[in-house]
Amino acid sequence: MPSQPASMRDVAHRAGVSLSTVSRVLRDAPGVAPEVRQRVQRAADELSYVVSRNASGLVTGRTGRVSVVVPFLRPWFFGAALSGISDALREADLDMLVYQVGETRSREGWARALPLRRNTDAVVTVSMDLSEEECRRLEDVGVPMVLMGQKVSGRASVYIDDRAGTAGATRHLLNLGHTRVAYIGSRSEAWYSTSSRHRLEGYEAAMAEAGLSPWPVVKAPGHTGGELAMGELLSDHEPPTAVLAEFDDIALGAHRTLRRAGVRVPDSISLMGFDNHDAAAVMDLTTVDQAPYDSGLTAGRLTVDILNGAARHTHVEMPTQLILRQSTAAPRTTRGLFP
Amino acid sequence: MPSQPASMRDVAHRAGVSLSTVSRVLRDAPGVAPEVRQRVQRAADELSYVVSRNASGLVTGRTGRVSVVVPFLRPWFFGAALSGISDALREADLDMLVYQVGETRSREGWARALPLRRNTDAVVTVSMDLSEEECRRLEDVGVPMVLMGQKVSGRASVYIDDRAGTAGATRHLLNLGHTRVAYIGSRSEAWYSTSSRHRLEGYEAAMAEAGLSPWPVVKAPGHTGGELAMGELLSDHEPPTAVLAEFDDIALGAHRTLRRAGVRVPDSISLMGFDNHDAAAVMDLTTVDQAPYDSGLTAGRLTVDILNGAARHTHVEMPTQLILRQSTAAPRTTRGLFP
DNA sequence: CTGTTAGCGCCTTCAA
DNA sequence: TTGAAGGCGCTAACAG
Repeated sequence: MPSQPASMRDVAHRAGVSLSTVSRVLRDAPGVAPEVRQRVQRAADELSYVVSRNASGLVTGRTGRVSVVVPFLRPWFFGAALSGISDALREADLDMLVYQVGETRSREGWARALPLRRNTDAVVTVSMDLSEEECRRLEDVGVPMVLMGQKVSGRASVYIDDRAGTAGATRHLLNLGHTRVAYIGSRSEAWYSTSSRHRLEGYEAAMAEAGLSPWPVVKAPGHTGGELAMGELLSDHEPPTAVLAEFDDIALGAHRTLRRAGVRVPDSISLMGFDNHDAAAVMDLTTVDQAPYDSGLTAGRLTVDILNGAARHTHVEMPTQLILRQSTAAPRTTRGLFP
Repeated sequence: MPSQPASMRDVAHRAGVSLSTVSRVLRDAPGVAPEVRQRVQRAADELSYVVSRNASGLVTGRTGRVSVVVPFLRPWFFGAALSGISDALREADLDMLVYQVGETRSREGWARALPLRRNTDAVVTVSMDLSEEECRRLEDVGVPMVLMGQKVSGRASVYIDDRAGTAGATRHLLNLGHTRVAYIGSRSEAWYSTSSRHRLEGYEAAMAEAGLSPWPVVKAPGHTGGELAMGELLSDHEPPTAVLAEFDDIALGAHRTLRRAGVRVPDSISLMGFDNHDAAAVMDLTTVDQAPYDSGLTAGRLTVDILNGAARHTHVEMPTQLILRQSTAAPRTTRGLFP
């Protein structure tokens, strides 16, 4: 193995052709004799030669790289989304740069701090819940932009209908015969606020449609919020018979409180989440699947299409799917939490 | 906003200086009058100018990018690991490229298929369980390499002591007074095989040390394996009083079977996992924490040090930590699964 | 079908 | 302390 990686010149030398011929072969450009093509290919292989995207990008203006911007990397959702995006980009031979902006987001001008300009062909944001202002600033970097997990008119977006999702979930509980259906939502400083709002609205709409008054409890996000909220609900003078959580993590926290309190699910209380988190299956939690991998795949492919000039400002609404498990059932007719 | 992003020439023009001066300022190189430095800085800001890593890398030979190679992106573990790596690289102003090799791994020469050579300054592999052969091939790309989740002599590695982890976990169960302690392990085709083996060995060693014979059950990975294995254990003529699972996902599957069978945890059977998965907290599962975020951070910083010539071939063993929760307790003295 | 030429945007000599 | 010239590895026009 050479200490200095082979360059195109080395390949040209070894194959006995000129630089441009090598370039043509490696780019699958037409106009090279099959026999020569083979010879060059072999020379490149023997030298383990790989084109420097740095250098080619300098000429073509394309970097062969797409930047994905996420608020956080740890939550389950982002792993699945990235996985889909990665697969889509790989199909088009594009590399994926990942930026976790997390806390830095509050700082003014975070979008500028990222070395995006001239260093990336496109930007995909995942659940960034961007404001118009932020959108504009990101757009200033001058590369196409695809928003996943957010719908913004005039900008390519891949998203789910949160309202329809929670409305469907609520109707599922209503159809089972529940009338006292509570909702546990979350309020965080900056993230997911739009999605949070929409989910609550979907629940409220479905309740209103059934002529019932909504019963929302809003706590901090995460399972701790769920635990607290469920504690509050259990101490009501007439607890709900069904509870819908804004997302699975909250539902799982609520489930923990129920377990500790000795309240049986679904016998005494039906519990439902949203997201289809990995753990939801193990916990037999009824939930709404939103297939983040598929959304990622779609967002990635949309990005590729846009780069190829085949699409623009497309909006794609991804379907959600009710996953029925053991945590929801018809309400018992008798009163009280304990059978 | 200009349709063509500003180049160094534009900045030079606006500041009324030459290209090299701008370059010096932007690289914090010495030898520029403070007053000029300010003027250039301002001009750059006004034009939202960002240095093209493509172009600078062409000259310096450094790309400002580190590639992270993972088998999969979806499992919880990788999100946490990437998060740590990302934070560490960000500190050093390095970008993070992520490659999910997944299925393509079986294909010969997957390492070569990645456009690493000349396109990245270093490679970090996460839980890739690389063979010597694969290590060598990766090394051929000629950039430094850091292995996370794997210990290989002569190569920079960040890892945990899986053997010590499960040995400690087993001793915890033993110390509670259990003597019939089973182990649920997994066998998959390609991944994590070393870690799997070590975890089993740690369990076996602790059992041997206590003069007890090991009781391993090996199934497919994931919660399904746990469900099946626990079913098998429950149908033994004398079921175990404690079960250790190779990882939390398996433990959660086992827990599901127990719940369905009406066997109480920890009253009738103590259950323990490994990893400290998000869901483990909600499920009150006693487990072993391996802090993948910290490992990622360490691996990332090690990479930076190596790039700065400050480290080489370092081995870092990350600590594991027993997390006591409600799923383990002393065995009941009475016989039988149901109290 | 193949080779030659002129840059892409930047950094690094070197000279002023 | 500053500027001018050359070239990093590659592609895109051209010419042969």
